[in-house]
Amino acid sequence: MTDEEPRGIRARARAELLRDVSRIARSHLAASGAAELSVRAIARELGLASSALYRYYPSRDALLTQLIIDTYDELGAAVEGAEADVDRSDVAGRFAAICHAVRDWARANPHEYALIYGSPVLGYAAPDDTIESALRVARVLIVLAADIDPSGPLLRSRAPLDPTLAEQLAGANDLAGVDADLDVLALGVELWAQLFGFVSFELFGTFHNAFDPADALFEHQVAMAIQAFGLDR
Amino acid sequence: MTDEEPRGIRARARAELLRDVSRIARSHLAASGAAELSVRAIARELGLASSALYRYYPSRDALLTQLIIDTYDELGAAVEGAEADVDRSDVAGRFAAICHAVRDWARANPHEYALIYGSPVLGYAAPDDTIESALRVARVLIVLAADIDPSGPLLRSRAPLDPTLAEQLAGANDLAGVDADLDVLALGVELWAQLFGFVSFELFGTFHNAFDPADALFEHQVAMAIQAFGLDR
DNA sequence: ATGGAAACGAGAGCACCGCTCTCATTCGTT
DNA sequence: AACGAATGAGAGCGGTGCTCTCGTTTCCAT
Repeated sequence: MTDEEPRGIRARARAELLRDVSRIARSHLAASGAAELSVRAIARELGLASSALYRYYPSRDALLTQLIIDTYDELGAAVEGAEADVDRSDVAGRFAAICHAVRDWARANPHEYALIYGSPVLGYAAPDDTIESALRVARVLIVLAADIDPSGPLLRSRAPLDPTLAEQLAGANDLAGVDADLDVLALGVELWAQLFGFVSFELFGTFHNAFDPADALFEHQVAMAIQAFGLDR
Repeated sequence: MTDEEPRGIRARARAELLRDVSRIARSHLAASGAAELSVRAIARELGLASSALYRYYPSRDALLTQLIIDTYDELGAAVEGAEADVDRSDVAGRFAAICHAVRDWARANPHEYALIYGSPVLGYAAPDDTIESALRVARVLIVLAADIDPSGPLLRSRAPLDPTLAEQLAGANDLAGVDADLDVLALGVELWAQLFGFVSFELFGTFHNAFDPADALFEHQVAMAIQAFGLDR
């Protein structure tokens, strides 16, 4: 399955160079943000002519796309790991762990966070290659939603779910191979948006001067979400 | 108060040119996004040398900052207008109007939305000049929070508010010159983040293929928020 | 009214960018 | 051994933000 040892010297060198480019690009990204990331600067640091890099990446956007995928995967791994460390029966704890993992990772990697959750830098519409990695966090949340008892004191809509929405939520279930209650799922999607809305506000400066240490507000928000799920008892 | 008629020919020309630059910049922004906005292109369209524009704006970032302020003001005006059209006693309707105004404006002006709520393109930390305009939407929400009855079936935290958070929320009250209940305010801030998290997810492609028409999900989210406020009866 | 100061626009130029093209070299395969 | 593919260097194109200089125009104060 794994092709750890490429056939020739050339293949090995190519793999190594791809890794080097990725590493340097990530360090530049972390240091200055996606807008400042320059193919020429990476080539300079590698001791190569800038044109040589175009043997490996067709364009700067393709390089950025690779970075986006790596970044989604890193956040996904962080969230999956944090959630897995919690006792399966502690559903509220698992949810809190996910929330804190997202926020902690984002605060530790602000430029990386901005790359994937800020305004799309590329043309528009994220390339399809990214969606699989982008779904990792969502998938963890959907699996968690399947473990929530829908008959509890859940904050649910009074009206029945809109059929279009129900269909879309069922698609989310399919995505994770579970069968979560659709009311739970709808609430979950909204709290998902809330989580990333909060982190974006905090990182992008919207909370500046108002909630400067936003820790207390975040704790409150997580507690309220757990309560909305009916998980607090 | 207003200096509609500047003293000399020069001042008038300057004011007009500033308006022209702003107009052209906005059209370029709407057409291609902030990253593609170029001082040289604006100068070209004005029939000026690019260096001439530096008599008016010290840098491209300063020009962008002006655009950001204008954009915050435009969104703020849209939200204020939509909210003002609703009967004062219909608090739920006012909240829904705010939510829809934000989403509708964002969908009509995606690049402008990305400019102010996407990753900060400039260095970091938004310039102080922008915060006043940025607060207009928040202020409408805070004023609305003051009209919500905290003794109703509000979704509130079981534990008393963290003192730091309470102080920050009191600061929000000061900002709008009202005295909203702090539990209402905390929930309001979180639903504020939820609103913009939703719109960002929708516009930036996170919902792609999952909630492609996100209308039903949005209606559901607004309904749930109204319910969390205890406004649904 | 007439200086001088300030504002202004044009143009050249610097250092950078993404990207393409050509050309020589090196490697892998037949 | 020979040929084709992969590779890297270098020059170059058109673009960017920004600076500096230089002549001109406007304004303001004497």
